[in-house]
This record gives sequence, structure tokens and C-alpha cells, in this order.
Amino acid sequence: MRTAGPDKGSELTSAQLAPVGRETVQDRVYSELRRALISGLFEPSQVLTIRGLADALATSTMPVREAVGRLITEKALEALPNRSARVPPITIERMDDLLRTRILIEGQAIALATERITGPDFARIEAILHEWDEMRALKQPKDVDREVTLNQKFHFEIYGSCGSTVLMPMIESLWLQSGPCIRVAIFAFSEAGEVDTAQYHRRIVSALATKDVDAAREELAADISRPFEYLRSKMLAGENSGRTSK
Amino acid sequence: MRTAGPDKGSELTSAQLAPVGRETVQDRVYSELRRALISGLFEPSQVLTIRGLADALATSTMPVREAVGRLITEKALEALPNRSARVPPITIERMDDLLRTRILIEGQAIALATERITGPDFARIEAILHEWDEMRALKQPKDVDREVTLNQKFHFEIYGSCGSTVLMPMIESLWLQSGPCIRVAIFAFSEAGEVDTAQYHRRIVSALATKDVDAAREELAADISRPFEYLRSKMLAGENSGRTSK
DNA sequence: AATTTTGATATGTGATCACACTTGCGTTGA
DNA sequence: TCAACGCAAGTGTGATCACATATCAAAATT
Repeated sequence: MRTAGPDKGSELTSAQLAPVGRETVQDRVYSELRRALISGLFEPSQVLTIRGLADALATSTMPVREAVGRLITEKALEALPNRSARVPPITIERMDDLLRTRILIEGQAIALATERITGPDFARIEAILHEWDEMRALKQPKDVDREVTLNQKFHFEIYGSCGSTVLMPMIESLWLQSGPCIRVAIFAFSEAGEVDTAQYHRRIVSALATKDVDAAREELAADISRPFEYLRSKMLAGENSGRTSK
Repeated sequence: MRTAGPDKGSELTSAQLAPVGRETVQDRVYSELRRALISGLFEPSQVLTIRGLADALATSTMPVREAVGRLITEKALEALPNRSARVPPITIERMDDLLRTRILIEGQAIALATERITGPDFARIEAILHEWDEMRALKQPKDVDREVTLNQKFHFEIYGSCGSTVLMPMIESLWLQSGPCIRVAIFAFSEAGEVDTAQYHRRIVSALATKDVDAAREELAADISRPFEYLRSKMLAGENSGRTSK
């Protein structure tokens, strides 16, 4: 038997060989679509067809349709009456709804994390912030993808310390839903004078370090709100001129 | 064309015929499994096989596997390393986690609903409470299924008034996850001297009627907590004797 | 010329088949 | 007698096919 269980007295120990852990095609498709959605690769209101995605991902329709179905149940995609799927359109109401809920839930997560976070967690967080500083030091043309990824890693490193297996999937779902908005906002940020995101993150870390629950909630809310508020004002400004997502 | 769109000048208007809205087999399977889970038809730690469910539902494996996949993503089922699915086991930690999160989110929902709820909503809620009274008046052998269903209808009638399309799916997911626990608790309630659930519900309605947000949160939390606290004490009592779900 | 009809293309859904892996039981060996 | 081996049944996964429906464009009719 070649299972991961420890073989009692012979040939190989788990110290030498790590279990390889098979990953299904469906999981890869699901992860890839998740990544694309959080990074905002798909634009709001864009229609996604199963066969189209299958071709793009170089696989058959089977894993894609199951992944799309899963994404629809967590509201990362929207089911059209035709049974097709599209990435949900952006409306002001939906953005307000998302922001309000994210502050509630991620605020709770960081409150729990404040009381549980330990040294190694801080080390990992500092590593992420350091990576951010390096990126900014280079002053290269804004790498939005990298920025989005680092921002995500920073937040989830904190949330992961909250110790709640119920909150985590909810937060992931919320990020999935707000992914498209965020991308648009960050692009806008990059165009209109750079605001230092790392500064907001450092204030969050400070609150965590002093175990100040209320401050952590506050700073986190400020960090989350920023892109939403910016996008909100931008949408309100160009409301009666631009197309508001057909 | 036989679409649902209004035909301009001829035969039938939508006033006469309502769109039938085709329902796929997959949707029916999904709904049925949801219902079964919320009602607690499956016991914790029970393993569900795709072919087994397909046979029980008299369909092929295809709709079942997609429905099961969706239920796994919303944590209503759990993916085993064998790639099979089982209903998640009950642990004290998980129950506490679920309860805490439910109070947070459903509390927010009822807070929003308090400020938006209108006359017709109250009428529907009263109808549900009335139905409950009728059921109890008959003093028939406790119809646990009916009780679970009415309790669900009552809560979701309220939450539906919160106006948040982001909160609603989360609440549904939470109910899906706590379904098995609740069922066990309600059974225990029915055995050990009846506590009047309707009384708790009436207090919630009172708070809603007077638009007292804090009171509504409070009463709702009390209503939600009851079965969890009961089950918690019961599990702690029989901890070192019974099997704690392998 | 405008509208309706009709046909082709595309898409989602469900069923069936093939394959890899796991699991369990029966057999065989020491 | 007991352990190891091996075969068989069961299970999830992915591909392909068949079918109903939706969508769009061209063509025919009014």
C-alpha cells in the first residue's frame, strides 16, 4: 500500500518523502477563476460561457461547469435567466452593501485576531510589509497585479489568526464579490496621485501590536473603505454621462 | 417566439399567464439536499456518496455531483480526503463559532430590518405566528419538521426585510451549517419540558414594532442562543461517556 | 421598407462511458 | 493462526455525446 500512513517498520519514513496530495482539474479551474475574479481580470457585466472558459483553460467543459456553479453559489458570479453566467454588474447600492458587510465581518475577524495573534504571525506580516516597501522602492511602473496580491496576503494573514473557520469562507466570498470593484478603484488610484496604502497597513499593525481592539477595527475600516469611497464618488460624478454597466 | 417577454399585440398577456420558469434537475436536487440538511435529516459525520444520492433522488449522478460541489463550497458539506462528502461533525468549538457568527450577522440583519420593515411584512409575520399557535393548540404529538420549517419561515421573513443581498446568502449558509445541530437540540427540547418558542418570537416582533434596534438584536440573540446553549451543556455533560462523533 | 419567419449557430443540461484510485474481503503464504 | 498479498466492488473525476433551448442573422413576405 502506498498510502500516506506511516509504514510500520521499513523502507521509507515520512521524514524523507512528503505526501504529494493529488489536485483535481476542477480545483485548478476553480482556483484560477477565483484568482482572476479577485484580481479583477474580468470586467463587471462580462458574460462567461462554459465552453469559452474551457477553451481558454485548455480543458473540457466538465470541470469548468462545476467550478462556475460553485462560484455562482457564493455570489462571485451571477446566473442569467439563460442559465449563462456573468460577473455581477457594479451598482452604488451593491457597493455600499458590500462595504458595510465587509466592515462588519472583517472587523469582527480582526477583533478576534487581536486577542490571539502571536509572534510568528507578526513576523510573517512584517515580511509582507517589507516586500511592499521593496516594490515601492524600485519605483517601477505600477504593478497593479502585485499590489492586489500583496494587499490580499496582508489582510488574510491577519484574518487567519482569528481562529474562526466560519468567518474565513465568508471573508473569501466577500473579497470574491468585491474583487472587480477593487481592481477598478486601484487602477484609478494609480492614475490619480498615489496614496500610500502601506501607511494604512502599518497603522493596523500598530493597533494589533498594542492589542487595541477598537483601534484595529477602526484602522481596518478606514483601509477597506478607501477604494470604495473613491469609486463611489467617481461613479456619482460621471453618473449621467458614462454607461452604468448595461 | 415563446419567450417570457411581452408579445406586443396578440394572444396572451402576462396578466393571464405567469412565466413558468424552467427549473433544472440540478436545482431540484440542490434544493432537496438543502432542505434535508437544514431540517437535519442527515446526521453529523454521515458520509454521502454521489451515486447513493442519485439513486435516492431517482436521477443520474450529474446533477447530484454539481449540487454536492456547491454545498461543499458553502461549508454545508465537508470534503473528505477520499473526495467523498460528509456532513460536518459537531464539536463544541464549531458550535460556539457558529453561534457567535450567527448573532453577529443575523443581528445586523434584524437591525437593518427594524428600520425598513413595513405593514405587509408584519402581516406575513403575524400569519406565521398564528400558524404556530394553531399547531400548538392541537397538542398533537410534536411535529418537529413543521416546527423547524415555521421557525425558518419566521426568521427569514424578517431577514428578507433587511434589504441586503449580501447578508442573505450568508445567513442561508449559516443556517445550512447549523441545521444538524438545531435539529438535535429541538428534539431534545421536545423531550425535556416544552419551552415556548413562540414567546421568544413575539418578543422579537414587539421590538420590531417599536423600532427598538437594540432590543431586537437582544431578543434575537436570545432566541438563537437557546438551542445552542442547551446542546452545549448536554454535550459537556455526556462528554466522557458518549461517542463524540468520530 | 419594415416586419415576420426561418434557419444556423451556440450554449447549458443531463446521461453515459472510461479511467484512476480507494476500500474491503477473501485467498494464500509462512 | 496470523499476516501479507491480491483481486473485486465501489467511488469520484473527466470526456464525449445527445438534446432542448436561446440567440442572431438572413431571407421572404406583406
